[in-house]
Amino acid sequence: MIEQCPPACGEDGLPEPIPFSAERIAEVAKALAHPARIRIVEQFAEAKPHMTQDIVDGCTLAQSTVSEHLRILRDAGILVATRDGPRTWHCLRRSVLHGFAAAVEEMARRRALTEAG
Amino acid sequence: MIEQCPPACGEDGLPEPIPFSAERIAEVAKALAHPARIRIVEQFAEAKPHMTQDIVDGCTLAQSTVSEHLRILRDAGILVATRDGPRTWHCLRRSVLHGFAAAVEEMARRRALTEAG
DNA sequence: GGCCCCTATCGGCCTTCGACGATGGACGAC
DNA sequence: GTCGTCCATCGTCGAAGGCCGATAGGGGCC
Repeated sequence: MIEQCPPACGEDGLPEPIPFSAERIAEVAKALAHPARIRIVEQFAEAKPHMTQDIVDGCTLAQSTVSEHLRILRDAGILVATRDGPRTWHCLRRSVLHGFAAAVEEMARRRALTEAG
Repeated sequence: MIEQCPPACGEDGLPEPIPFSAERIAEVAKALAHPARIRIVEQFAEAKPHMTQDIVDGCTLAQSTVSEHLRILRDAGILVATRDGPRTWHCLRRSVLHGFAAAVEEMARRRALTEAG
């Protein structure tokens, strides 16, 4: 059981979040478009550190499949991976989910504004 | 050019929004996982009524393709269609996008809480 | 060096997606 | 009834997604 904390799990020093164009919204949505990936993201609700094996243990899928899901989340910028010797720490970029939620919210709200005005 | 308003475009009388399980989040995300569908949803920012032809005109895609995108959005509960003679009015279910955004927001926030506590 | 652990990637298989043109059905206009 | 309009559905095709077992490579440990 690993008890130590993952190194450098903040969002400092990461590239700026990508602005939410239609393409970008679709890209993040696509990464979230699978129940297994939602559950993986939900695993980050627990405060413990997250290495690949922890996440594999939390799924009923093969290690290679989980690794693929993690790659998809990483490519979308939702997760960030940090190598630490033989291990890989995975960190959730809350700001990306936050921005995505805000972009969806705006799509929902814009109509209300035009209806009100 | 059609100027009249679509009939019954509110959300009254529709079935209750589906609770946001992992499967449901993934389902809505999947429906949003294409730039063309994001642009279609964004078209609902304009206050004018939305029949299929209006939406087709706003895209560079074939009518059959747009119809398919509309079906996907409808199946996910994001749009509701109302037949009015030969026309079909499409209405955005803001509450679904709202609930989806809130579910994503919660996934992002939960971690912050456990980090703080 | 030799071994083992952790994880990413490859290859293969099947399913699903996304695009289009074509078809067909519902309905209004005449 | 006949035409034209609007729109959903079908058939087809190539591309992409999702799953797995097998493989490979990076890095500790002895």
